[in-house]
Amino acid sequence: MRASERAYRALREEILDGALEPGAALAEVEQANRLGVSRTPVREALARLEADGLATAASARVLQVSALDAASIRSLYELREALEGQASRLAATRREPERFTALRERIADAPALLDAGEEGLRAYYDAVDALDDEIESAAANPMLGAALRSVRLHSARVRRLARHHPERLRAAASEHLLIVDAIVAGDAALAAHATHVHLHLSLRHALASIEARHPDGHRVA
Amino acid sequence: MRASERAYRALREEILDGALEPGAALAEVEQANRLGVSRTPVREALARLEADGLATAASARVLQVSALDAASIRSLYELREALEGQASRLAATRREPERFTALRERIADAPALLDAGEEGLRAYYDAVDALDDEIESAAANPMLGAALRSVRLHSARVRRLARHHPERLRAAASEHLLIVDAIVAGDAALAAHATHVHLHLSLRHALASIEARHPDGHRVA
DNA sequence: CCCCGCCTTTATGTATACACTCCAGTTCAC
DNA sequence: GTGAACTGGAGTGTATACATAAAGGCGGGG
Repeated sequence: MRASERAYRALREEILDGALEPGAALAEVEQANRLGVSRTPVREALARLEADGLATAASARVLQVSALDAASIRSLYELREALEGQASRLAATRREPERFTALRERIADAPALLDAGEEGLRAYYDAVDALDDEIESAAANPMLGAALRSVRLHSARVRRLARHHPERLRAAASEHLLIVDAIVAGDAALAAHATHVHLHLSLRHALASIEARHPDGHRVA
Repeated sequence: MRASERAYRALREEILDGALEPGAALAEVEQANRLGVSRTPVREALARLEADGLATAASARVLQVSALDAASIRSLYELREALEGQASRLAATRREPERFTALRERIADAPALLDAGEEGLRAYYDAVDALDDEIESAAANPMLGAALRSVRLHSARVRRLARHHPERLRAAASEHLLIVDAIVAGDAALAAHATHVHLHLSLRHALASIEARHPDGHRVA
């Protein structure tokens, strides 16, 4: 694999994991030494991270890991509502219910996975992610797909802040099931509204989580 | 200004103008010679264009100017509906009507500009673009703003294909006026729906334009 | 006559050297 | 003592050289 690709994935993973905390400096030479490549591929990786919104130029010459505070999470969810709502709506419009039959069962069985420890949790998220992928694919819109993938990076980052709440995840599974059923039924309006409902509840949970972790809402930046 | 920034803007302008036609190859050395810089800044510029969706990797080692056919225009408008609809909705929700008072008059007067030749046409589009900027700013959502700016690049590209139809532009001004009024009135649903209507009519016109120009719908790729 | 394989060529991917700018620390003048 | 200017350093921005791999052409064989 290309060195720039490896550097990009390594840095991205560390940002999503929180190993590189919000506000951490991303200097070319430092990262090049740490990753064992030259500045050139690191430079390319940093440019991609900035385009993704995972890194932000604090000044003309210093790049930082982007903040992840309540305000940016709200912004993210407003954007997700627009994009994922449209994706669900389009997926319903395409009338290809057979794409979702296997996936529906997988989502229906997902709550049981929450009693299967760490591995089950991973399987739960795999099922949810598979649904996202299928909706994106069914929407059959490359530009929307690109926007969704970008947004999913940030969602993954929020997910790792708010993870591990079985009660919420059980409810989320029901919400996802309703979305799938609306798509299968070809009910575009319901698909969009169910997505809205899911995101609303998910946002509420995410904000409560970070509030619990950082009582002062401005400390996470 | 940095050489990479100049290279990016020059190439972007040529793609939007159509000087670089869809499918044209974007080779690093060729563009570096043409623009009078080394490969390094050109490389960075090409990476940004690819991230923007204005360039597409045809194979592992050849980058081309992205296609601009009926299918990609439809995709663009589905994405625009999601993003601009949400932006209008949020702008209405924020309840800052005073931001739009001057702009409303400007849009109301825009149709008269269509009788003022080339310069008037530019002024017309400046007014429309100013409205887009103000809605984006009023929506107060950095992530949505970034997505909107990306989409606006592609919209500009389509605009130059379908330009110069005074009748359509007069109608578009009325549609924009309705959007502004809905935002000023704080009517989020109407703002979103008026945006939907505007995009629907705009898409119909764009598709008719390229159909007239390329009777075979697949020739523009 | 066609197809497979090798070779050449040409492009990209990476490393490195150099130039330049911005920031900080220090020193001097007021 | 404070402020401003100068100087040093660290980091980015660009150019270039080298490594590498994919694509196309040519030749030989079937």
